[in-house]
Amino acid sequence: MRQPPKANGFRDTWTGDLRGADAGREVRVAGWVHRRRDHGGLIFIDVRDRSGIVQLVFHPDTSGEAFSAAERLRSEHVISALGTVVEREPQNKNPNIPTGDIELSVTAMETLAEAQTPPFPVDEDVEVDETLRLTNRAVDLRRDVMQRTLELRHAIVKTMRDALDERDFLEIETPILTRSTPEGARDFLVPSRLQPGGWYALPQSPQLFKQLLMIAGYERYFQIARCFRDEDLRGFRQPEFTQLDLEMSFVEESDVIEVMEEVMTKIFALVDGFEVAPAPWPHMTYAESMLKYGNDKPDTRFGLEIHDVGELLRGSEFKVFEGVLGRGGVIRAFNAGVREMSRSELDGLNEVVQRYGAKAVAPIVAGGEAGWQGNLAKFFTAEQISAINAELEASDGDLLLFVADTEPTAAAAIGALRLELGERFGLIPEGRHDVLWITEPPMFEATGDAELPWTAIHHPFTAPTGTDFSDPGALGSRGYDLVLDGVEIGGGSIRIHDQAVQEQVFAVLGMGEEEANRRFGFLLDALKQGAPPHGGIAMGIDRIVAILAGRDSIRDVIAFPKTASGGDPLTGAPAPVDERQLRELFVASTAPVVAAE
RNA sequence: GGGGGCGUAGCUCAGUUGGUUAGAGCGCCGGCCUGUCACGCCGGAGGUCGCGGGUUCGAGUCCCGUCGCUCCCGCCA
Repeated sequence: MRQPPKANGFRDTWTGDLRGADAGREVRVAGWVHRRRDHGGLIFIDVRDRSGIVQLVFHPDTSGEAFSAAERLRSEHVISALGTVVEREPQNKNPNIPTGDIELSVTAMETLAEAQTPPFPVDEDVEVDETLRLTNRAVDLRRDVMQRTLELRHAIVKTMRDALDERDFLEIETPILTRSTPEGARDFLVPSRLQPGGWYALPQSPQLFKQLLMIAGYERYFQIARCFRDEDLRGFRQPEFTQLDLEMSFVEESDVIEVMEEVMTKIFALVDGFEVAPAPWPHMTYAESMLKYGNDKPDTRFGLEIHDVGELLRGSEFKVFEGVLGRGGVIRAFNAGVREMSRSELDGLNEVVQRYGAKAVAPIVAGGEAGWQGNLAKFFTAEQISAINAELEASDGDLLLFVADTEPTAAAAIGALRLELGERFGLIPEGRHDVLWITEPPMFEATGDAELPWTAIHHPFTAPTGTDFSDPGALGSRGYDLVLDGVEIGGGSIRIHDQAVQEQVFAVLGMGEEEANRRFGFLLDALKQGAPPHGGIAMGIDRIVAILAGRDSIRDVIAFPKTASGGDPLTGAPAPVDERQLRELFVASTAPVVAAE
């Protein structure tokens, strides 16, 4: 429960906390004029602060002075009002607001600030253009939905801090100005004035620093860490974002997972009606997720699991499938159930898979004499048809969707197709939330590039599951991701604490000893100085808040976010700087701007 | 870097096959109103149709370019 504000000349109570029990009290409130209802001889003003709304009544008989001042009030003016809390007549009570049993009969009122007509209503009713909201963020953030969202964000972060404090974690800050380690995402760069020609980078994560803290013996570290990545934006991706970053020593996967389940369970409990299965949460291997869901963040709230059906169909007369299989590709399929879809709607599904580079979807309706309806059936043997129907558990009338392509393309395309069907036919049950761990991702992924054939799936500090580096593609890693409702909300791993293994990993990534030392020498050196086994995780706070608040974009859970093009309409950033500022930075640099390409 | 969508009054939107003076609701301004709570009634103001160019007798509408926003692919260790 909120404490009342310290009484002063402006107010002695929040507007939203007054109740029937307060009737008879003389109180002072302050806030913004939410709405004005001027009846000529009687004026109602809804005044709003962060706590909510209360109705003020101005009678000419109670105070002529306050009444005439109220006549001049407009939306969003800032006022302080003194009055008596009065219980409303039964027929005048408003059950729609918490303060609806009472009203404040005003005896004195002061206008603290006038306000221009707001650029958009401070209401929930209309969806306002986002650029307009961002350029007028002070007004936008007054809206109830934004205030409730940022309150939730605060509660989530506080819950994280409290829960980890109870578990003996230390909150330790790491640098924002650090060294560029061009591996993974593009860095934001900051030129140094004191060392012309030198550059800082903003951290993509505190990864290396937290590992040093483990080597230093802090055992359990966490941080609410701002991270920066200079990549293209999405609804769930911002150039700067906030993570709960933590690391633990002398632990295995299950230790980190258990701590995170405890913290996240407390966070889910903050939202009424947000129910997930009790921990421990299910684990699914990366391989299973890629096969059944086509990505590494499966939305398990609905079925339509994908099956690999290439072997069942090998040797058919269908040239498209045979061609793909002949080139080493795969055929993936799922049973979409009975769906009323027109020919053009089915054709429209092609667009979904084509975004991922697949050619087309082959739709087949089960049933009929041949086992499949339509003209594709004639290309397949009766055995093949019945094998597929058995594999996909097809009943008459079920729509079976097939995608054939190279393995990664087919997986991604049919995974997207599955999500499209799930959304289009409303297959996700209302109020259902699924959380699970994705485990055992591969250590490396082939790039197809001859110079640098391998890239790290997670990051190069993740511990491999084996010691045989002869076939990097076969190595697993000790990573784990937490997935909520088809969104990756966190990821971590057990780290390499053996310097020799770390060097082997760098070698696979094409980094020679010299380069590895130049870039990560400080880590390799520290690993020689007594590194405990350690591991950790980073949780995406913006995403967690967005899902718990039911928002589609993390821009709605960040007070001052950037647009999709990385700009801030509020401040106009990024913006040009003075010539003088640039000269100071580049005074000793031979080329302030090096021509690219 | 590539693809899709959007841009008309302060806000949310409509605007037919290219055709008179570009409309609605809300908001705003003025008037009336003593129990409203999305108050009500009456009246009024308010538009470079994102910007630039083109086609046409005529462009909000068609074409080209451009800017902004947004979603998706790539990218995001």
